[in-house]
Amino acid sequence: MQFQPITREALAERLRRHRITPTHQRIEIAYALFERGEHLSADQILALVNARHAETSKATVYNTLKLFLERGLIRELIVDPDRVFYDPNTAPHHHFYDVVTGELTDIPAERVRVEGLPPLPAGTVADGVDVIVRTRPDPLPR
Amino acid sequence: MQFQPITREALAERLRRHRITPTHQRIEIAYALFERGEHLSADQILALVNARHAETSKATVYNTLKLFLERGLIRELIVDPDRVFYDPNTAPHHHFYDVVTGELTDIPAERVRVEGLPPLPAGTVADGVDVIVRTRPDPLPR
DNA sequence: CCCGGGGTTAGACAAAGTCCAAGCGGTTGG
DNA sequence: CCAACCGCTTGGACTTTGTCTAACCCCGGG
Repeated sequence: MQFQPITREALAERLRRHRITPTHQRIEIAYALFERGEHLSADQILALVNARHAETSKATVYNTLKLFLERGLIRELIVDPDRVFYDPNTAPHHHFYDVVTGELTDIPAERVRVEGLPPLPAGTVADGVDVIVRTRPDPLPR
Repeated sequence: MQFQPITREALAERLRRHRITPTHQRIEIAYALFERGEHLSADQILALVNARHAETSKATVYNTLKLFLERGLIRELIVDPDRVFYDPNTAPHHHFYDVVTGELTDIPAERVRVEGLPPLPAGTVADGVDVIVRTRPDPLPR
């Protein structure tokens, strides 16, 4: 649902709106995430960013992702026991998670309703609701 | 909701029903999980089991948890980026997760309804639905 | 006896992520 | 022009969670 390619300039502006000074590396990292809109792990991002020629260190990738997270530019997905995925889509939505292949697919939140939840534990406030539908490849495909 | 203390004998029987030969270590690990019914990480289990005097190795704890998992005796909770929690409650239910303290609380599934989910991705079958309500401590208590 | 197999084990190892002290580069003020 | 500063980046050491491997122990048959 995204027609024109994302420019680095547009990304820089986006970072600024989130009170992040746009450096070269940060733009590359944002580019990796927003260009394709996929869920990526830190490792994958590191690989993508360094794929062409630009050099960015592991530390910077982790620092930057944490910063993006704090500033609400991306979301964190805890779904795989081995690594965290980062989600460039911050609109409320949920996920299918294939426990075998590890594949993640978005579920738009509009039509989804969660009902009958009990009151929150005392002394806590809500921070969000995640629905994860675990799936596995059909063992008897047609 | 659990009145008499769990005996090791009862646990041994339970393991057998799940096609697990009950060894000393396995019973101790099951005991740690089922006695208190809490969500525990592998590390915590290792510490609990070795707390008194019994010696059990890290490898055995991991082996055993994996075995319990395969045999459907416990469930795995992927909710904390740093470690996996194991849930002795295999009845369908959901969780509150305090993102600050890391505390996990059960939500019985009976009254919870999730509606409006789209069809599963092609070629996959459902494996379960997890609802995680993220909470944080109330910043302005009273 | 000897053998075989399931269970256990210590310790080496792997992978994700954190930490730290140093370096870099651009801005500001004298 | 220089110096001091400050935010950002960096390599590499380190930590933590979990896996792997090869040896070992114990027990039950033949």
